[in-house]
Amino acid sequence: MDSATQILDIAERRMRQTGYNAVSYRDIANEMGIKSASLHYHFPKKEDLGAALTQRYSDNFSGALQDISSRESTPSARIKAFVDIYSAALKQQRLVCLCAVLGAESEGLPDRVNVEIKNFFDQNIGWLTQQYEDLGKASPDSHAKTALSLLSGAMVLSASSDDNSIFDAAADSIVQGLD
Amino acid sequence: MDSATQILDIAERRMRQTGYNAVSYRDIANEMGIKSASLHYHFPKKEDLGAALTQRYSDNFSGALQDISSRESTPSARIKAFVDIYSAALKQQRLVCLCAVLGAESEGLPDRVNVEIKNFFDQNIGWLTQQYEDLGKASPDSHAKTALSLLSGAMVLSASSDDNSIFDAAADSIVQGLD
DNA sequence: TTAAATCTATCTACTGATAGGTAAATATAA
DNA sequence: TTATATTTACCTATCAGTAGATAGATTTAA
Repeated sequence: MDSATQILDIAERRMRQTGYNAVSYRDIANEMGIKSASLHYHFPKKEDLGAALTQRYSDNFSGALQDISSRESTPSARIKAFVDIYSAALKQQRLVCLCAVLGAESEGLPDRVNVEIKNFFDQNIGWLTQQYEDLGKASPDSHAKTALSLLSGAMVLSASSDDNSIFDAAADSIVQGLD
Repeated sequence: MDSATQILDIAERRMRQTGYNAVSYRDIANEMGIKSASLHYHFPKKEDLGAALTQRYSDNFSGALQDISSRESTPSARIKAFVDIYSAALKQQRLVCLCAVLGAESEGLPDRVNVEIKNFFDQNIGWLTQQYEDLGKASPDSHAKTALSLLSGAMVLSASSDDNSIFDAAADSIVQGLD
């Protein structure tokens, strides 16, 4: 596999568990079996790694949203599929949304990383707003902001408390709200 | 003021902005105008500081919940007052809930800190559950978990996006749900 | 005078980062 | 095709800076 991709994969998993500052070039390099200096060939500064990572994450998510839109024909089915992305990450990989984790420490992150985090939230709120609008909800924007906040927060609480019932309650609340 | 208290105050503010790992003894000591070595007199290890901080935060919050319970007589008024605590922190101090921030990086934190974070969430879910039960809601526990997740997530998204409308949408959704 | 609090000085470990080198793959031009 | 040039992807070695932490001296306050 491409080294840059492998670096991003390892960095993503680790940052989704421990945040930005707890992940070091050495940790990543050790897991890859190479030297930390070699990482600087691919990502000269940690800021470059962080920006590439959040951008890739956002792009992948954007692709997933497009897939949902083409696969599911109703707004409720689409929102359910959206919830399922979060659910699968938490339950199958025990991973929290990258931007939810990094957003929590955003005042200590490089600006370029924060820009990508904000883009991620904007993109998802925009997509969800469209679904709630198609659903005929009043103030679809508020529904979208609430749904994304709820999923993000529930992931963090569930993961840190090691209690899936918190996430399940949140997911159910979103799905119930579609009636 | 008591030095230990001042250390905790500074550590709390900084950690609520940047997370656990981004805050150093030197940062805190510099802000106090003393040497970092002196901090170790009060909190020998960073783990001790982290545990004391999360415990104090949880205790303070517990006191605030008791205040609300004695001040407000109806469950709706109490839940509104609960939301107001979060709202005030975000809008008046631009600070996110300590445990929401630390919870996001929990896999990289000392166990003793994680225990306090979990206690905080449990305590708040317990209190909220009682309010939703008094309100006559079905599955009050799910309502409580959803409300706490929503407030925690909305704080993070609002703060990192520098957009209070995200938090406002979440807060409104909780208050609307009381009817 | 004693206890509490802070100091100086230092330590080890680790951080991101850089310089300079190397072997192998790839591209380019005679 | 062959010789040259360039690029890729790593390496070793090292750097300055910072992390948390400690020992022991000194100041401060009850």
